[in-house]
Amino acid sequence: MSVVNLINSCETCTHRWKNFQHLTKEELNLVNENRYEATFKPGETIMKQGSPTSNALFMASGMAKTYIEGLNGKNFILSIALPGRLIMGPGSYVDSRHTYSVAAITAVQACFINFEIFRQLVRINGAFAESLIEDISAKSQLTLKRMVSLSQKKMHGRLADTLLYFSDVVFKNAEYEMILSRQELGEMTNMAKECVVRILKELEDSGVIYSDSSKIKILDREKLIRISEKG
Amino acid sequence: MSVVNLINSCETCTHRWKNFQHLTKEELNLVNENRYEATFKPGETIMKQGSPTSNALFMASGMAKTYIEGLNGKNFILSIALPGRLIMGPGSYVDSRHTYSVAAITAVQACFINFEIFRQLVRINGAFAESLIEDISAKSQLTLKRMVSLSQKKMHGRLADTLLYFSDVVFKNAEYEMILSRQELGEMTNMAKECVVRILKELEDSGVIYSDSSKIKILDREKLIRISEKG
DNA sequence: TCTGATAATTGATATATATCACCGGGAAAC
DNA sequence: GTTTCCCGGTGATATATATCAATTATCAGA
Repeated sequence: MSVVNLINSCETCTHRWKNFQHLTKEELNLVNENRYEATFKPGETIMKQGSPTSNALFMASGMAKTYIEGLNGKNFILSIALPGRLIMGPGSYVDSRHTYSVAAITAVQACFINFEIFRQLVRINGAFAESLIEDISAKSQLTLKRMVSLSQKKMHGRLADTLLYFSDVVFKNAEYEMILSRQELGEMTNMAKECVVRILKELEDSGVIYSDSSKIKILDREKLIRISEKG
Repeated sequence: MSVVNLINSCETCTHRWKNFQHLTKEELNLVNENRYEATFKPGETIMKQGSPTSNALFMASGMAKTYIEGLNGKNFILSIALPGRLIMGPGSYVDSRHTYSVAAITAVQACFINFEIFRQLVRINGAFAESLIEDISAKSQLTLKRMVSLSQKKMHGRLADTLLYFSDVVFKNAEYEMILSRQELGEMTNMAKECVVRILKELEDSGVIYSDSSKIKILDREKLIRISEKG
């Protein structure tokens, strides 16, 4: 992890969190003066579950995984953290501890903003507060849907969901590099890694996807969606 | 459902949501003038998943279940709604649709507050906004933990969790009336109702609980906690 | 270029959990 | 008062999924 401010100011930053649009020039300045940047190499831990939440995290570039360290050291991957997004678990407003860990997958450039400043802005700027509530609510709604999907869908449906997530949300492309290992794909879909391998193969055999261990290409999107919905 | 205002005013209401303490007298008055009460009989639907979120709901008395209607008409019970709590899904701030349904289990007295008024108060009162964020965050954190538990624990652990939830959160007592049917317990723990029956019996045979179909008594709390943690 | 170490893959097997079929009882509906 | 339907309960069986064991690929150093 190296710490040098490469970004000149929040005002001109192209990766800025869109909710900052609700801040006044002075408020944005306050943010700018209370932030620091850091870069991380693949594999490095950016935030550690259980540690104090002294900062809100924003991704400027790269990709990371957010995950909960669960029972018997078994991880549960929540999402892929992407540039422009606020990465802040609910713990910030509950017990001042990170609810989940974040680890870099690719090289990551991140921006940490002092949480007390952030909290203060929420208190004094109603529109900003509302936009934060919208952001939190959207994540919360996704989590609820995910919980139901994980509970009610079988492996094929769960894996299809995740393949579509990468295509629609992460890469916005039908073809992409699978940046997670089979093990990690399992931690995201609640499957054993062997099952991930087998079902990927099934999907390839039936012509729904093309898969070359590190590359995924969705060939029959309609069918994949049907698999996802059927459970 | 019958609609008559029995509660005189928010100011003196004993079941008032604790976050309303952050409102000024005038703001609380605004709430009071934009609410209506309703009572529900057991089984009646209080909020329907997918319908527009024109109101925030508060329970004044009674108990209800909040649940998501998932795949193939299979329900997933999220929680037991209790007096004094805000019942508002993330959908209010995302797509203006209820994310989950709510149905009365016992007789329920509920208070509906105009959502536009609620939203306005969030915008103009920073402390109130912050307390709402804390409330939402606490629920969100519970959901994340629940998702991991459901994914990583086996049936015994999941059922133990739910029995402890009723004891610690809902009734605050080691002995209680099980207000959910076996079927519903299954919808809460992601188990088939037959498995709920079998494992309850196992727990009774091993002296951890006493169970008389409608009554539950936790006899060996330590052991139940161990079962919950072991998975 | 070798060489551990880690990841992907495969087949065989074990286990957890769901489903099916059925019974009896009680409460609600007609 | 009968009928219907849902709930609790039980045993047998089917199925999804995890685990185990072993083999091959991949890749970053030495």
